[in-house]
Amino acid sequence: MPDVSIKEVAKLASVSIATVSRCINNPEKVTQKTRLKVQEAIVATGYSPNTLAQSFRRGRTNLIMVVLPSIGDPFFTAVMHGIRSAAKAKGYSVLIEETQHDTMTADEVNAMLVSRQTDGIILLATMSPFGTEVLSANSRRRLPIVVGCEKVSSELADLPSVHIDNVSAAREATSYLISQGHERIGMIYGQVSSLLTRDRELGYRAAMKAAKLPINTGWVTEGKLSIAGARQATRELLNQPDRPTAIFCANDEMAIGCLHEVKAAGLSVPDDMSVIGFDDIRYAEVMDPPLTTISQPAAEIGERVVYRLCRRIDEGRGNGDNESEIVPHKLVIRDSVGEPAD
Amino acid sequence: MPDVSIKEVAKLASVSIATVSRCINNPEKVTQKTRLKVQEAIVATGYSPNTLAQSFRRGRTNLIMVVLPSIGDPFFTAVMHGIRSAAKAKGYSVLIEETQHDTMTADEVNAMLVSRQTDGIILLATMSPFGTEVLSANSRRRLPIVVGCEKVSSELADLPSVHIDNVSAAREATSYLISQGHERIGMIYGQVSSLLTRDRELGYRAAMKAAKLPINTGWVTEGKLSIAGARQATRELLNQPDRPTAIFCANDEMAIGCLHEVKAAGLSVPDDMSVIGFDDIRYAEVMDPPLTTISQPAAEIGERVVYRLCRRIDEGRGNGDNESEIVPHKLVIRDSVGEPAD
DNA sequence: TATCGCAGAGTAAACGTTTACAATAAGGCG
DNA sequence: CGCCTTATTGTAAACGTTTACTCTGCGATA
Repeated sequence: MPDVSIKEVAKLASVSIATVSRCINNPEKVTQKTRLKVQEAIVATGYSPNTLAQSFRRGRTNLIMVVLPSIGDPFFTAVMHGIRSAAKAKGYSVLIEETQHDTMTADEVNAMLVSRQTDGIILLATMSPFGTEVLSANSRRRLPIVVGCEKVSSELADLPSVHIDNVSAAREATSYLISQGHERIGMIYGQVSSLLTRDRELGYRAAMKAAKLPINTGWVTEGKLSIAGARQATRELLNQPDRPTAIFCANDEMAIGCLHEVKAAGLSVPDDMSVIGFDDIRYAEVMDPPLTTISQPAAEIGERVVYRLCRRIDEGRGNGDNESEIVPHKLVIRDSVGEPAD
Repeated sequence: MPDVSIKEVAKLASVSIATVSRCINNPEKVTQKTRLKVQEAIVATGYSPNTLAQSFRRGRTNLIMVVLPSIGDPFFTAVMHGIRSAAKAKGYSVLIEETQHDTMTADEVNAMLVSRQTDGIILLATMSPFGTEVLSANSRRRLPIVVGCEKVSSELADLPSVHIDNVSAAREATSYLISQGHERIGMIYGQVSSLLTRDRELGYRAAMKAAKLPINTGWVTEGKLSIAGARQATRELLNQPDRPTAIFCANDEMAIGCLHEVKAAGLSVPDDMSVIGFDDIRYAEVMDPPLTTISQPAAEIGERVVYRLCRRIDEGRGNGDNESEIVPHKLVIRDSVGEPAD
């Protein structure tokens, strides 16, 4: 019996469909006797509610969409685990959309958004320019949105967000290099457009400035958040006349590429070149040498973001609660940073 | 104007709602004149169809579910890219469910399945025991299912699938080790329950047998498809009295852990120990040493799986087309395999 | 015993589409 | 000019739920 609806159940139990519905959704509003009768009929018919009809009627899909640059980055995978488990606990499924790989344009996200296919949206590290487009399109019909992993820019600041203090963390990473004696420090950032990347670059520059260290042109290059991009960037860095003795990579994915390229150039890490990453993805500790990096509570970020979003959904996108929530980061010292050879 | 429905458009354009609907779905059935009028009304009102209502009415969600062990494994990420792009081309969104991390039990998948939340299911390397549970539950209401990355076992053989020849590929990897002079070869497999793992183990054993090489007890251990599991397994392998000179890992994720642990034990790769992986994930080539491995056309598998699934969905799960489709693999020789030290 | 209150069950409308069918308009042909 | 065919539009039902409202009947209270 492929398609059994509430009607068959009602007939079999000789009650009205309303009663069947109540048995399922508000069991306390129904006599024990009828409830049992209906239960029986349900198993007898093999009935299960048509979720499409439910969604339609209730006006919610129990689906949340998360938009992120790339699910391939183990850091985001880790965030996703937090998101998933929290979402599951709250009864939601999650739809993942990637911006990096052209899977979806802002227009398409907006289309989904406006056609009510999802109950809310999580934007992970996609605030610029993608996220802002989504936001402005969403200004009319205000679907709940929460931002994760980065701070939302001030003009659109009416969005809740959960993230570490990227500026401080980057400053800390850079300061650590300085404390080890490095003075010529390069950086590989992610993408010009990415807020997150900009914050990390800000922190790096702040630390250098505080230590009164110069930053040569050519020491700061774009790694495109990918291994390939970072390898290219590293090659350029290594070719600088007065090349750095240490490199700060804006994430571990790029640090892995950087590490490889430095070693491929015949240099030893950390003896000839120190490398520090960001995120503490699961590969960091099995690199050779194990990567010193900044660790983020990825799963926790994911969970918190979901809770924030659910709150918004439940209260019909209420008033306040637009603050950004800072979670703690941590410098994890392994073996990829040493003292400069000088 | 938050919630504008087809009715408002109809009123504004002074036509019936049926006409509006036709303008959207069957424009050719409508006069150019009215079509324009309606178009205008649509933009004027800012109307966009309520997808929930559409799904409900049409009985399809345009959502496909893919179930896989772990999205964190870069190999599956790569398959997912293929799936995504093909799905997008076909107008589907994809819902990802992971089995590994307890995100979802077979029962829950079945619940979604039976409640028609998705139009079809892709099972990636999850045929046992998870997948088989799903299958048997699905035997009544037969939702389209396609299997990817592994061969479906014979009893349930009425499922289309797309995969490489895992047995042959594993045989090839092992033979390559043998051709380099190795005789004592260990293996780290994934999980006892995984079909895919079993096939790769079969290939390994076949190659050893063909070369008349013995396999000591303790040379074949479980790496749980994770870095941590593989590290543990590697330690055990290294502690064997007559330990192997080469290790075949059933996937790259485990090979990375293995590599690390071998080096941590003070051994050189490939001088003291050769390591070969499987999948050719993007980290393989930046390992130290770069990993020799079997490459799979991950994205292509993903695409083909989607096309197969769409065919099934469109033809209302027609008769034939249950064959398994074999895509080619390739041995990628890098630097993690050498001749034994002996 | 009559009345009131209330719990439990039923009736029917509503959600926003799509679509079979009916109706109308238009156009061609005799 | 009238009739028949066809192209276009309108009408209304249907999809499977949920839920506001109505109704029934029972027990308690006066």
